[in-house]
Amino acid sequence: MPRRTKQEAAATRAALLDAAEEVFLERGVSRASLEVISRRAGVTRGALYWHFRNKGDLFRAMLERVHLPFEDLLNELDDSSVDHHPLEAIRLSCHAGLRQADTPRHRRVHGILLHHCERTDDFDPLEAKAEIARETCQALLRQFKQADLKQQLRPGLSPERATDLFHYALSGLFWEWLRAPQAFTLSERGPALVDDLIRLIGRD
Amino acid sequence: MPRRTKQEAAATRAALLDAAEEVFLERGVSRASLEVISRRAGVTRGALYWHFRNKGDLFRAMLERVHLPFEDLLNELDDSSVDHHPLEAIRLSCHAGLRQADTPRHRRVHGILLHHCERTDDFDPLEAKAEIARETCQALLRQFKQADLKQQLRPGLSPERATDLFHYALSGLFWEWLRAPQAFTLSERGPALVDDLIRLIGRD
DNA sequence: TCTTGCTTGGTACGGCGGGGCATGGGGGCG
DNA sequence: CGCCCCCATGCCCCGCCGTACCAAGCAAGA
Repeated sequence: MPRRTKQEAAATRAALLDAAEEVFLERGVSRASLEVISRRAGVTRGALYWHFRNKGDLFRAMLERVHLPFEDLLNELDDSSVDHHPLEAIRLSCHAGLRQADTPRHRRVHGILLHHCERTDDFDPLEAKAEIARETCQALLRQFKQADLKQQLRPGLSPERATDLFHYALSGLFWEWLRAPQAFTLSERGPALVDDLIRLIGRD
Repeated sequence: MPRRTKQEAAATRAALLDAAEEVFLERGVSRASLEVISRRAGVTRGALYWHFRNKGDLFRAMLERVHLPFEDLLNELDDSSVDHHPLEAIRLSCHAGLRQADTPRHRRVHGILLHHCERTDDFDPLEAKAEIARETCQALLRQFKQADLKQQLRPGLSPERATDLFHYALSGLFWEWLRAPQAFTLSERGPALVDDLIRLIGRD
C-alpha cells in the first residue's frame, strides 16, 4: 500500500500517536513494542519508522501534542478585568487548567508521563517533568508576587512559600488522580482544592 | 566459591539489595540487568537467582526494607502528652517522617518508586504507591477528625478536605524533591511546608 | 497528458541483550 | 559424616529494535 495523499499521511501519523497513547498507558512504555503500536494504528512498523526515528522520538511527539504552557492560561485572563485581582486570576486559570487536564488525551498522556514510563537511552522523562514544573512555578510566583504587592496574601506568608504550597498541592493532586483516575473525578476535587487553597492563602 | 556461613549469606542478600538500589536509581529498573546488579554486589546471577525469584521479587524485597507505616509515627506520639493536641501530633509525626525520608536509603528507594520504574509482568508499582497513599490518608483523616471534634480546624474546613489538602501537598513535595534531590534539601523545605499547612488549617 | 522523481508504507534479516534454568561443586551445619 | 545450603558457570531461547531493500502510486513540470 504505497504513497497516499498528504491528508492521509497526516491521518496515519495521528493514528500512530493515538495508538501509542493507548498502548503506552495499557502496558507501560518499555513493554510497549513498536510492532503492537503500529498494528493498533492499522499500519506496520515501516510506516512508524518513516514518521518517527525511534520510540523516544514517538514519545516526544506524543508529549508535544498536549504541551500547553501554564503561562498561556494566565495570559488569556490578562485581557479581562481581573488585572488587579491576582489571586482571582490564579483561581480562574487553575480552573481552566483543570478542565483541560480532564480531557481524555491529557489524562492519558500525563498518566503515562507520571506513572507509566521511565528513562531510556533516547529519552529522559525527568526533563519533561522538570520543564512542566518550571513553567508552572514561574507563572505562579509571578502572580503571587503581584498579590503580595497588593497586600492580598495572609500576613507572614511570603510569595515563595505560597508558590511552593500551591505547586506541591497541585502536583500531588495530579499525581494521585492519574495514579487511579477511576477513584475520583478531577472536576469534583480539583476546583474545591484550588478554592480551599486560595481561601487559606488569602487575607481574610 | 561455595557455601558460606549464615551471616555471610545474609550479607550477600543485603549487598544484592544495596546494589539493586544503586543500579535501579542510576539506569532505571527496566534497563537495569540482573547481571550488572550481581556484579555490583560482588557475586554472579546465580547468587541473585538463589535469593530472589526474579526482578520483581527483588524489587518487592527492596521496598519492604524501607516500609514503615505512617501509622507507627503517630503511635509513637500517642504515649506522650500531645493526646489532646491532634494538630500538634500531626505536625510532630510529619517532622519525624521527613527526617526518616531524608536518609540515603529511603531517598533512593522512594526515588526509584516514584521516578525510575514502571509496570512489568511480575510487578506493578502502582500497587505499592496505592498502599502508601492509603496508609497515610487513613492516619491523617483519623487525626483530623479528632482535631475537628476539638474545634481546632478553621471554620468551614471539613476533616476530609483538610486530609486531602495535607496529603496532596506532602505527595507533591516528595515527588518534586525526589525528581531532583539536588535542587533543595528536604530538611529546609519540608518542616516549613508542614508548619505553614498546620498554621493555615488550624483555627487562629 | 505523460513522465519522472519522490513520498509513503510493506517485508525481511541481522543482531543482541537479557531472563530463566540446569548443572556442578564445595563447604558449613546437624 | 552426610546432607543440603549457597553460589558460580554455561547454555538456550525469545523479543524486539534497527535498517536495508522494495513496491506502488501521487504530484509537479515539460
